[in-house]
Amino acid sequence: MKPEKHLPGGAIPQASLRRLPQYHHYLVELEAKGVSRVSTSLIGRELNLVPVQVRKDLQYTGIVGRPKTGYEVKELIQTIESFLGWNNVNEAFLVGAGNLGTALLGHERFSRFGLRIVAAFDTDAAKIGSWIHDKAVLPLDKLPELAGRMGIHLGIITAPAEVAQSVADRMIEAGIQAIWNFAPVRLRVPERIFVHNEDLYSSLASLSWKLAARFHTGLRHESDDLAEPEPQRSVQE
Amino acid sequence: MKPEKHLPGGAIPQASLRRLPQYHHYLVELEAKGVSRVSTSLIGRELNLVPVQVRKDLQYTGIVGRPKTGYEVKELIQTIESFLGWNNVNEAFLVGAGNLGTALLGHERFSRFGLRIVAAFDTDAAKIGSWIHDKAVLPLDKLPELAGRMGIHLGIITAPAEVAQSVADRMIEAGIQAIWNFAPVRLRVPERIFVHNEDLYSSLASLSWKLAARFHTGLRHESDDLAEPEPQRSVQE
DNA sequence: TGCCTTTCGATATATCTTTATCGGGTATGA
DNA sequence: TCATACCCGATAAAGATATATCGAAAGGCA
Repeated sequence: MKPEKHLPGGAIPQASLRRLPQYHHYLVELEAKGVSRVSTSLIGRELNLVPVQVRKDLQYTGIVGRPKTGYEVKELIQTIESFLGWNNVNEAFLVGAGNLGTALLGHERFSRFGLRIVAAFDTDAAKIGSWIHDKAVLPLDKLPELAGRMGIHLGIITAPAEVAQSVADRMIEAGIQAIWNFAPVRLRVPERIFVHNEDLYSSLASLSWKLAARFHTGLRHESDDLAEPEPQRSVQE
Repeated sequence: MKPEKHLPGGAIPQASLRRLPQYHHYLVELEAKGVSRVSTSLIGRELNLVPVQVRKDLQYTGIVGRPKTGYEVKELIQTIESFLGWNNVNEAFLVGAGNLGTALLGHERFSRFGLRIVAAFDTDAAKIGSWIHDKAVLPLDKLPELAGRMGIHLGIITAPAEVAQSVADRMIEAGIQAIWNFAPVRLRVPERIFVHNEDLYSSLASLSWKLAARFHTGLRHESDDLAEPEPQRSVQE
């Protein structure tokens, strides 16, 4: 309970947190194939990561492996799921029933990872009252009352950038504790609120910068003209 | 392989690259308000970052500011845009005309950031031949030929995880150099191909882990019971 | 059984990213 | 004109993350 250097129960680099679902995905594939044990070298080969890093990430979940054999696939899947909280359902409200909002509302597979979008909200009278993928589109004004009554603690913002902040404010008033923000704005929220930004423009920046750099430098690359020492390791993030 | 300390022409931390669009967004707002100069302290206050960091990020673009006044807003916007390659258009093919694909096809604002999705591809006969947001949905088999002829070098994958790898393979055969991957799979591609993964499940992991941790520890937080020394700085990434 | 190889776990090192500090320039206002 | 506060740029320190190394344990095989 006292925050040590490495929090016993609860500190993990963001980067590791991002990789865990990738391990999970691969492990589920393995399980489907009937594989019962897996080593970090195998996972690493599949995901283009060095075994040490995989091992380190897995250690954060608290699982222990055995020399020579590695980890039990089933147990590892379970451990990751419970570590990520995918066992308990998080109910969420989504605000902004545009294109992106509609896509998320229709994403069935979220339910397998503990996320259930309960309803959508919008201010567009044309949308209010309609149903999108079996979820009702309600007037935004109703959000505070409903969130309180239903005990919703997760909000998803797919509204335009201009209104994202005000949407967030309302969510927080309504008692929402975490926000998944798809609007290209850095929300200003109190300390206790957790915000995860899904900024597509940031991603776009990586891509276009890379493409631009490629052309400017005439396809030049640090390692292009060297005999590559490591195997096939592609640039990803 | 002796990369210099700071790569002369073209190295920038991913994190900085992610922040640049956020600066850009804020700067455009400022310009609209008629503000002509801006300091890193101002930007930092707005985006919850320390001025030093903003300054460092901006330095990667090569812009120079002036003491006391800061930077010219117009010039800074221009510099960021050109640094990110948002001045030249990148034409892209999108594969997977599902919910998410549809959303991206309808995202008009991409064009303001140098991205133009030219056409969509799918294998679903019901979708082929239709038009989504004024973009034709074509059979996937046509992709290689068209990509070559039109000189497309960017591919967007919004197809299901199961087929993502094979889609990527086809794209690469077709001469595509960069891939924006929305499927929850780590693609295996040759070294020269740049892949940017937009893994929603990874984001979900951050969120659900955070929510789960919050409940497990009884809402406890490092700084909840301390007088906060710094202003309002929320947990974001 | 005994040797060899694989793999984990822990520790140490290297690299990358963020934050702090300092010096100097420049607008502002007396 | 001069003092002052502000802000940039550069360098240094701190912090976080990724990689390398080593010993020990466990299965495979002669």
